[in-house]
Amino acid sequence: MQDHAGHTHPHDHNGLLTQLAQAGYRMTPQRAMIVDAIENSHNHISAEEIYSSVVTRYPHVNISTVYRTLDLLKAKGLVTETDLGNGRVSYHPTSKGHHHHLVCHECQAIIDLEESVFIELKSKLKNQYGFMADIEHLAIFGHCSKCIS
Amino acid sequence: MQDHAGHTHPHDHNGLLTQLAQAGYRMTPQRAMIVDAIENSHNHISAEEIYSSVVTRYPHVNISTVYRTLDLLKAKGLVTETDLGNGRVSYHPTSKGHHHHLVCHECQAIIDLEESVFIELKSKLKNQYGFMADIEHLAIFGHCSKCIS
DNA sequence: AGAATTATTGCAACAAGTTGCAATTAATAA
DNA sequence: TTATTAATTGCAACTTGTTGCAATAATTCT
Ligand SMILES: [Mn+2]
Ligand SMILES: [Mn+2]
Ligand SMILES: [Zn+2]
Ligand SMILES: [Zn+2]
Repeated sequence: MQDHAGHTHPHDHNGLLTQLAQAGYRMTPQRAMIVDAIENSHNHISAEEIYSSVVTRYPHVNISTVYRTLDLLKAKGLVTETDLGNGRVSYHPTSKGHHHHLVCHECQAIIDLEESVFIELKSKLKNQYGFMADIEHLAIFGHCSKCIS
Repeated sequence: MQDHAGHTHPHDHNGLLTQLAQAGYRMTPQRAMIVDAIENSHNHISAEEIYSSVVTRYPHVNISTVYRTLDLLKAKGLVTETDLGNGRVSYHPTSKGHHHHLVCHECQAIIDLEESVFIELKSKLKNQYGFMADIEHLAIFGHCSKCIS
């Protein structure tokens, strides 16, 4: 589980499991598979989707373990959460970069936003209210250009 | 239930129930009491709190009626919803004016924000993405000035 | 390797909110 | 005033997510 002689493999970005282990948490097959599902998902992934992916290889797993692992990863800042308004909360590895989303109420389109869009708002809140806004992975709802016309 | 000769009483701001009735919805004792609880609340109010208030006078009422009435009032734009992160969604009559909130993750303080704070962001989203953001009663989480120092 | 320690898990019960459906009842017509 | 009709309600079952607790198992110690 540890790199030999301190060198890293190509494409080794220190996986979530390794980072948990380095932070003193135990390495369990459940966690390995949950983290694997998150890392191998190219889009947003929900707790149910993670569970579905894990349960095929490990039928004994319980969905509360998925939620608890997500809580842990969130607390360690290794994944970010966002509610895209579809009834299930979505997750991302933080390593995939900070960004946000616009969600169309009419056609359910999801538009990606650069983090920079909120810099102005954040500094306004800091200057006017002394408030450090914790805007990490936000979804803003409304109507997209297609649905307005 | 209807104003005589078109004149309105002093302090009559056309209550939520009247507005529902004018929109063709039926006037039921449940709705009257639910709407009453919302209008007589000086702060944010949750579905459970509305239910608690109604059930003392009308023990037969079911909480799903509260949720359905809230859905109706939301759809008609008569109340706005916001998730202040305390496990229960909060409601306001729209007539109390548009505003937003900053919520401190450390001390749970809730700071009120003028609507104008988001004008800049909204026009940016409209100009750059053609997106009409539907920001009505938003809660932004983070750390307040007291907790930062 | 085997025992001790304690983090982690599965389970079951719970909380907030939603939904299909049959019974009720407000509004309307007769 | 009574009958008609369709909106509304209560109820029960369900969904997503959370939590206390006893059993399990990863890690550490001997
Ligand atoms: Mn995202
Ligand atoms: Mn408010
Ligand atoms: Zn759209
Ligand atoms: Zn604070």
